Amino acid sequence: MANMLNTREQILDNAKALIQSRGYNGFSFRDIATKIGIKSSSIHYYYPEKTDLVVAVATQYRSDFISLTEELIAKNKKAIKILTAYAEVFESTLKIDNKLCLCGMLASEMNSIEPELHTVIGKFFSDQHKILTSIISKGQSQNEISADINAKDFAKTYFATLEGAMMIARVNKRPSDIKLASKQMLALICR
Amino acid sequence: MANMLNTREQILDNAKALIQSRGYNGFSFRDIATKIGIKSSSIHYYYPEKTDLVVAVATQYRSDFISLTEELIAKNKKAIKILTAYAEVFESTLKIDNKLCLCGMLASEMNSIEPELHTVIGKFFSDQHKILTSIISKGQSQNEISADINAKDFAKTYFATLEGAMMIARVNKRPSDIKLASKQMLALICR
DNA sequence: ACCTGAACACCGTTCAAGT
DNA sequence: ACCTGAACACCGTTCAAGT
Repeated sequence: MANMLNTREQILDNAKALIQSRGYNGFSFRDIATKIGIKSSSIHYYYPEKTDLVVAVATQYRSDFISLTEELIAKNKKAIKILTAYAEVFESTLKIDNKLCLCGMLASEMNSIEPELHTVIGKFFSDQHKILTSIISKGQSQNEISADINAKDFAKTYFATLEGAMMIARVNKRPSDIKLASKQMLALICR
Repeated sequence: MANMLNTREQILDNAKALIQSRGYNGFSFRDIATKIGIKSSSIHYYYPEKTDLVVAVATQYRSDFISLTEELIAKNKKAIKILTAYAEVFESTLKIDNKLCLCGMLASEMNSIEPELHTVIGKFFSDQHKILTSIISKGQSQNEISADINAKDFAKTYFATLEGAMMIARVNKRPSDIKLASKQMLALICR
């Protein structure tokens, strides 16, 4: 049994993959339609406009990413371990699928997409910022991470580094540069 | 005298602005044509394909950025000052024009643009990596920056941070977050 | 409930035709 | 040397029409 997904799920899955690979303006309804064997006009039955489809994808991505971080936190005790595993998620995405972070991709295209989408992207960044801040704070209270740094500020910068490193590593065909960037950032704050 | 630019230069200027704002797949020949008062088919006389136009823009951007860094180095003595001014260039681009780094933008769209363009983008990143590495090395030899860090590695990470911070700061409408990211990175390596 | 084809204004690209 | 209009296959979107 190869495919238990209904049409709506197939549309979402293919859209997600295409956005992470090529971006909002880099894929067409035909790409998806051809892939799942319907006509491009049929997609409008599920999602009237392209924006609606991408909002649905980004919303799903947002909550999936929260679940993912919760798993990482549950699996690892030490903050540095969690953050390292977090960076490895980005690295795998690039290495295995040659894809970027969905919200990073959409953020780059901000000026050519609907405001409705900006909101979801902003919430994704805010989610991740909050989660990373709490991981780092915990690392500080456990004497793993230097008390000198500001957890909130560092979380923001660490995340920006991963997003930037991902984009550049793809051009340079060096997914492992993401790991290196993470290692270096973490080495600077270890005590 | 408002406009001394010839048609070719007007095409390049408008293309540059549009790419930094909306990306390769986010602008059309019509956008440019309308702006400068010609027909979109006329642009093909100067640049047969969209790729040719964008290669020309990116090549120009690459050399302009080298000149710009040379000026920063000439104007400032201390490495930290140079790096801070470097980050301010990114911040101004976002703050004043709401634009991203041209090559950062194109790097995000890598999977939907021609390999010919990948080359130029790769060279831009390589240029900047080399320049940043030498600035940091000089800072180390002048006892301004910790000798413990690897200049080459840190240069790569610092640049990735700026690119990522720029993209996220645009969504959050906080251009000054770029300065904060830079400050934080530099604070970590100061001695 | 779900899908389709035809129509529309918009894309990049080509090219014969104009000045 | 430089520009244009018309044509083409491709976009997103709408909608009347099918099952």
